[in-house]
Amino acid sequence: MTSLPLNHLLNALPLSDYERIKPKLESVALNMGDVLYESGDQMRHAYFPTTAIISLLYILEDGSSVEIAVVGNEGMLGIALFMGGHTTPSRAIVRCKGFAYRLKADNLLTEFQLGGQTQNLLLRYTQALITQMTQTGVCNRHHSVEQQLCRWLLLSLDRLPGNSLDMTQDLIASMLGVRREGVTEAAGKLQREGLIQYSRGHIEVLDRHRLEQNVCECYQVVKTEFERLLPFCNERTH
Amino acid sequence: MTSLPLNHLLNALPLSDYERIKPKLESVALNMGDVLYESGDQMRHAYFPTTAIISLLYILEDGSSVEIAVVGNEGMLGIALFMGGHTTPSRAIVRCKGFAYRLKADNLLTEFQLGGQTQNLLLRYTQALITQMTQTGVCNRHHSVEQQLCRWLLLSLDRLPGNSLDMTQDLIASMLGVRREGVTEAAGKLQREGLIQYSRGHIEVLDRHRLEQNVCECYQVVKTEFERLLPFCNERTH
DNA sequence: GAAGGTATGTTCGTCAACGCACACATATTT
DNA sequence: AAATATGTGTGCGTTGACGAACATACCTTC
Repeated sequence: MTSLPLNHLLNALPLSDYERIKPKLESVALNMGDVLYESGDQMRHAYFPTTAIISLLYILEDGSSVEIAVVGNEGMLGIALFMGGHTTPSRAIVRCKGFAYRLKADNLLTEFQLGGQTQNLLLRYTQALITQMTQTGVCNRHHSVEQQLCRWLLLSLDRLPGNSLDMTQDLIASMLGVRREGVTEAAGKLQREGLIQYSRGHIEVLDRHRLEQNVCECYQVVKTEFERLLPFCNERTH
Repeated sequence: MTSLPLNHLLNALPLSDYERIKPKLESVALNMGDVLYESGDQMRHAYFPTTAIISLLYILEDGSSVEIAVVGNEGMLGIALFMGGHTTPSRAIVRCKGFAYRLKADNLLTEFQLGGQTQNLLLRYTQALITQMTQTGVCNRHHSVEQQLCRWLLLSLDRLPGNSLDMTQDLIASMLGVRREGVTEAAGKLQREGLIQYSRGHIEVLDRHRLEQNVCECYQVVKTEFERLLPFCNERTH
């Protein structure tokens, strides 16, 4: 039983559906900073990350940005395809390089419109994503930069194989929608307390357990909701 | 061509689908403060407001709250029914008394699973709602209480027949997730400038145009997305 | 018209996050 | 080795929102 390289959603598809989709999946390498969708763009593919992590960002008129959701091997990119909008007012950008499977828009749509378990799975994932989005919004209003950083780190870690990730404080700041100095301060505190180790764009999480004690409720709410809605997505079925 | 009393989503259904659903719709009077769903509750009905307005609130562990979306005659309550989760981690509460049609959960589900235009419509509405939710989150982080109040007033006005609404500053504060004093201050400023008139829980919007000039981009993003995804929802079809 | 409840207005000290400026450290290039 | 670029740490003064306390206005009820 291999653990990570596959995508949990693909994994959870009924075998018959998966076999039908499989030949249409195309493996693609995604590099840091690649833009998969621009705000308002017609989407041509859906992406199912395996090792890559993608951020959904909203870009404000003044140029600043906020991350509204993270997508890794637990999910997919391009829900607007089957939701009917074909686009969303957000940008999808690769924040951790790696691989993903992609599927042409009409292939995804065809599969979705068959109804059945696959449709059901995609919709349940969408609901989980909604929870992540709203909870991020709640967190924005009510929690400190430090708590948000903890949430961000944990959400990232859950979608990565190891205990480290590559990301400058500046980039994290632009995702949390806060100042770079704010992240420096918060990260410095976590570092002094021995939870993480930071060095020029490389973060090592030393004590995940204490990170979880530091985080606000938002992390757990999202995680619980993912587990409730997608309970089979941690098991390897094929 | 009557204008408001109906629900825009029901209105936009294909006639044949509407005729089938019609006998199953039950008109209900909703009063200020009624809780339609509690966080985590299994939903028994979907609601299609006509004159009522419902807030989706997330309640934090410390008891404070934030509005994550508004639902009026442009939409429906209970998307989790067809999304597959049957519940969400939020509370639905009536914030403006009025009427709504409601439909038993399994009736909605049956209709949804027929696929076709009705399913399509419900999904497009869901995507519009997602945009509202994420944009509210963005607004939380980046915009002032005054701007958020403007957004809130305009979103409410769009869902009401006249130019006034009944709501104390205290309640508005709990929805925006800010202090009551913050709302007093912002509302006071808008009042001095002649945009609104406030008196003990009754707000009269005097100059909607200038309110729109005062609001942040978030309002327009949501509105545009609703119009894009649900273009027929302002026309009376049956 | 007195009493009590409720909605709004105002003040004041505190604080987290902001914007800006700059120091310092580590890579990379020349 | 020097020069440059990039990432991180620090120290300001400023500000918008906070929490708490209190004042005022209005409405209801007796």
